[in-house]
Amino acid sequence: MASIKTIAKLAQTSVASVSRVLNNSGYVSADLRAKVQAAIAQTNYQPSSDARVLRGGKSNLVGILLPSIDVQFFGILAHSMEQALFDLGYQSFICSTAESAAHEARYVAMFLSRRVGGVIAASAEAGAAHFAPLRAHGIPIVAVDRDLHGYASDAIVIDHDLGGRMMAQHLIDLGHRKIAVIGAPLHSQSIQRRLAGVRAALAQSGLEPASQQLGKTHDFAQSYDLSSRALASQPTALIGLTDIAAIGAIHAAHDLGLRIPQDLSIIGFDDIPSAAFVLPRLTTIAQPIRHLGRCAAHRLHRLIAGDPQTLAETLPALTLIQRDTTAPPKPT
Amino acid sequence: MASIKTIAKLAQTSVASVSRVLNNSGYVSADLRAKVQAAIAQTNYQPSSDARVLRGGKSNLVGILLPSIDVQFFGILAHSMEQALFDLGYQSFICSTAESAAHEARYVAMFLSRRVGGVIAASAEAGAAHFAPLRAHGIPIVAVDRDLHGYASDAIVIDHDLGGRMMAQHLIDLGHRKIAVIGAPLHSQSIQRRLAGVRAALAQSGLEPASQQLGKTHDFAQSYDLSSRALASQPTALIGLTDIAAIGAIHAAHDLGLRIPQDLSIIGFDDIPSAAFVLPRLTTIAQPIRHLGRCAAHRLHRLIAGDPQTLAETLPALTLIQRDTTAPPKPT
DNA sequence: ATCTCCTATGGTATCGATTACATACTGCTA
DNA sequence: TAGCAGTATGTAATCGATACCATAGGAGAT
Repeated sequence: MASIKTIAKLAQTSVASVSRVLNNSGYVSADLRAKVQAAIAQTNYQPSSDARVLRGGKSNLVGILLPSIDVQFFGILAHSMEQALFDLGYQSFICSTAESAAHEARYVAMFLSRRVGGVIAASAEAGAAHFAPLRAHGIPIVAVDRDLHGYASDAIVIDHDLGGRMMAQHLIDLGHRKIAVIGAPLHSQSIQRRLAGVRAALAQSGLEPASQQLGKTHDFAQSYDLSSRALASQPTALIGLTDIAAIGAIHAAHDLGLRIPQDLSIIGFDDIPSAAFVLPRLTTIAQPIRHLGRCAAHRLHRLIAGDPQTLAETLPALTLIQRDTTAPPKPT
Repeated sequence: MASIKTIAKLAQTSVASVSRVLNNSGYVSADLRAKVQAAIAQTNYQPSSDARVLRGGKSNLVGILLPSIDVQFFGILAHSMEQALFDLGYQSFICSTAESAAHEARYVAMFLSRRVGGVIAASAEAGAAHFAPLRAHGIPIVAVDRDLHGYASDAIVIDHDLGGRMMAQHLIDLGHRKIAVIGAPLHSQSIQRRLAGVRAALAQSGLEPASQQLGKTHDFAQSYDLSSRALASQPTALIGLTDIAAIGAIHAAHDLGLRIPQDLSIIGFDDIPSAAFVLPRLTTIAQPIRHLGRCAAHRLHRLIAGDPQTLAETLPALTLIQRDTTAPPKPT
């Protein structure tokens, strides 16, 4: 691999001059500059960022930690963060922890050894203790979708409680009284908050969930099972704490011969693309995923730049996307 | 940030001894080792990989280039590659080119400057010329989902032609004669191959597509439009060259009052999760996405290790996933 | 003619880690 | 007791790039 010395030799000059050309610093004659550039072009030379970082330059590297990018929600989140960070001049290290604490720890060690300038941790569920070393080194951490209890310099979290309230309220407004709730994963902070919101709104109208089924793993099969169980209580409406949960419910209801929304209303949360793919199209609360990602990226950028006044960018609001799975209950 | 010198000072020894402890090389007394380890633990020290790489160690870094990870297909692909690579001891740089040649070029330059050990390029559509510098430096490149015309050391590509044949054949076997085809993006190599396969199988039965609609952008809205146009020819079956295309078709057909599969059969390709989410559940040809990713990772690992005999791991076969959107045509 | 300033270029210390080499002490054998 | 092997530790060169400092020629001012 060509190094700055190779170029210096080729252009018959010193490494110092090559460096000057590279960084447009100091004095370089047009003549020399041309020769150096020719040598660079000829060898496809690219200065080693390892050497640069070592020398004391900024690494403009940031670590992105999330459970897995094969899930739409996180795929979209990661993508929006990566793009925003790229535009800000950073390079992102996207890492899937696969919900494993061991992976998470290994990745944090890697971030340290790669001297990242900052970290965005999305919805890390395994104890936040792994982040202590980062914190100790003064590396800024932005938490997304879930707070990190003091380890994060900042947290970009939507109001899950409000989200829960909105779901319940929509159904209540339509006239529903027998409302079931399902969701997963139950150990997730966001899910718990959303659930709390749902129950609060229900309570405000003097209601309780007709059935409440929470599962450990967040996937279609599990959601289907939870729904089947919830539907035994014969609710007129069902709240899926995530879109996946709601989609599972649609299938379960369908297989039970229920018509949606005539016999059963269903509402979800997130507004992932699949929500618009199912038939009937899912009514849901849209979470501004991409905006969330951009927000986190910019926040981290500020923190890295050392800008202290964390002037909170306003998070865009949650919005109800009314599609085809909710309607007033049948008159009895 | 603590460096090896910091540790040496803390443990009252020399950097050489610290390095010996770090790498378990040479002689170190139990006593010294303990002191050094204490110092390391106390400071949360992590050796700088920049310095290590600079000194001549392996970077065990690989670049992963793909169009975007917010699309399920690529999200899953990226995830499986990252996990496999992680297990093999590599760290992955996942980069979304957003289909932009400029981005792609910038990322390739970055790979060079970060001294990656290898690159996996998934379905890069913009001219392969950007890869020349990598090639020139002897950095192995594995292409996934699309060949790279001589730039890649190896290509992991499924038999799209066969896939196309399988879709068409399934419908022909059911008795369909009026078959329409839709898909996007038309400039994609894989799509072209699949289409060729479809037409070949059709031709073998003396048929031609009842309608063929290809679009530029691959999304739901466009697929819906293409389908509406294709359905004007009143086919009894429709082939979506991707699942997204097929899902768009389901909606278009539904909005036209057609029942699926009674009035219209629909088949897709890929078997992304959403395919099982739609109602009716989509019949499709499953592409072994995760296996593809693992395959690419292992192949790259071999190439990096310098193993010349590219003993082709057999790619798992495509399989027809028969669900609820295909059936024999109505007797006329 | 001498001094100063600007331009142009090269030499070299430095960053953090590894490693070859040098040094030094212990204990054992011949 | 000289000598050698084995153990333990330190010194310094090196990787690639940057930046400070030194050197030196030429232009303009006094």
